[in-house]
Amino acid sequence: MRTGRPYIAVAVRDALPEATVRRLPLYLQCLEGAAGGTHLSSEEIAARAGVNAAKVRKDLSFVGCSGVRGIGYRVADLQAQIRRQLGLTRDRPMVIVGVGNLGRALADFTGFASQGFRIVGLFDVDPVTVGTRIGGIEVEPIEALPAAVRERQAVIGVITTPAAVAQDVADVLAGSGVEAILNFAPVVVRVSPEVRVRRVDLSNELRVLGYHAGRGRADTVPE
Amino acid sequence: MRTGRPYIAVAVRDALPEATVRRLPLYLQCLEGAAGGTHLSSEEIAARAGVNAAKVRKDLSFVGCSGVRGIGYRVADLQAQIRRQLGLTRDRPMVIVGVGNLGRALADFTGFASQGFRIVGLFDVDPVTVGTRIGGIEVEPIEALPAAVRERQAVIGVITTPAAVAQDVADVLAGSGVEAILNFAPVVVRVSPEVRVRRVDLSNELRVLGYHAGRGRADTVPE
DNA sequence: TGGTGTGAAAAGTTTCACAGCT
DNA sequence: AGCTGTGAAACTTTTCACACCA
Repeated sequence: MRTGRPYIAVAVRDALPEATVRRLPLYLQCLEGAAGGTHLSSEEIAARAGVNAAKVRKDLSFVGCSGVRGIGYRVADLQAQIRRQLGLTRDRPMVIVGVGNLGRALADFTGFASQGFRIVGLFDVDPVTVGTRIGGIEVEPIEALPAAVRERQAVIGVITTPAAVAQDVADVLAGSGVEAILNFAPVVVRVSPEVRVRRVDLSNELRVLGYHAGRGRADTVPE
Repeated sequence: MRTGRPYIAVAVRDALPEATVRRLPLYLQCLEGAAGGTHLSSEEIAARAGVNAAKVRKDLSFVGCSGVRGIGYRVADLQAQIRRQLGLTRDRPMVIVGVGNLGRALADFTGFASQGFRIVGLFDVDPVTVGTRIGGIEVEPIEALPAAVRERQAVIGVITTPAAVAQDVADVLAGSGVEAILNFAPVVVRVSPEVRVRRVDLSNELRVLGYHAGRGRADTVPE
């Protein structure tokens, strides 16, 4: 429970702790990959997810858990519950801006559709790319973006452009009414605060890893 | 300083807090993108990075800071200091396994070389892909992986394969002596504990974002 | 004056340990 | 007998506030 505060009675509908939200998709993945029985213990889920069992139990207690003492959690119920909490049962029209390799990787990824993330538009500036089809969707010119977001009611915009144009794209997305932006460009974009922005920087991940790897061997490097 | 403990005199060589390590690459990016003066205040850095200024100061104090009261931090010193702390001054041979769209996106990204991450091998199972060149590097068959890791002394392995084979690839990488693995496959891989593993799941990021978007935006906006 | 460096407080997260249900 | 659900403790991270210095 949140420390310091005296316990909040109606916790289930309350916002989930951020750390829990970040782990829920992971659990979902582990449950999907789990063949076999109808039930799994927190211990088993923890092993698959690579985390501590107490953490799993606490996280699941937040989502309005369906665990049975002595038995474990019913997989089907748990999946449904997590999906509902994450809002994966809703339809979320989404556009991807920037059809380079990364944009393609995302567009090709078919797992989204089943999670409610429906790609309703792919956009690029490159005339050669425009008109081609990726995963059955035709790439449109960037000029078509604002109208498309509005008409197709896109709620999520994904930026996979070079850093130089990411802010402009973010402005257009925000101005056209998306609720959230997933930004893969290596730059911080600023938009009005009612639009959620999440930044994922692949090269930063590598740098963080490099730091840890560094302290495994060859530690003493001249300053 | 780390709470609870009574202050450690020779702090600089000690490990940095994990949260700080995750932000350092971000600061570095913001500094690189910063034209203009030779000095920046914590307030200015914070604004660019989208975080709180006190956090910036504390983070920078961990890396052995070079701030001048009343003036700010000398950009050049700061960059050098962060680079050194993150180990970006070292050469880190790296292999990428799985040359799909995501693998290509990473291989094409030229920013790595300047940070010490030198791609020394690209590997794939697909005979059509093998032999092609990406960013000047020829794709090799997966069978060549173990010998290549050993001979070229790769310390980092990047997995951009489908989930089904990620564990096998991780086993080969770990067995061939890499220090760290960056795993983009949507599955948790288990290797011996001396090998660092970092998982990045693009679709999970989207799901987390979806949760926030769903609740019509809340109060906690990133400063 | 303006901005760092940092104790101390607050908030958030993880882990432990065990009562209690099935 | 086994496993959940959860208080409470330990730890980490963030934020505040202000002494102190160029």
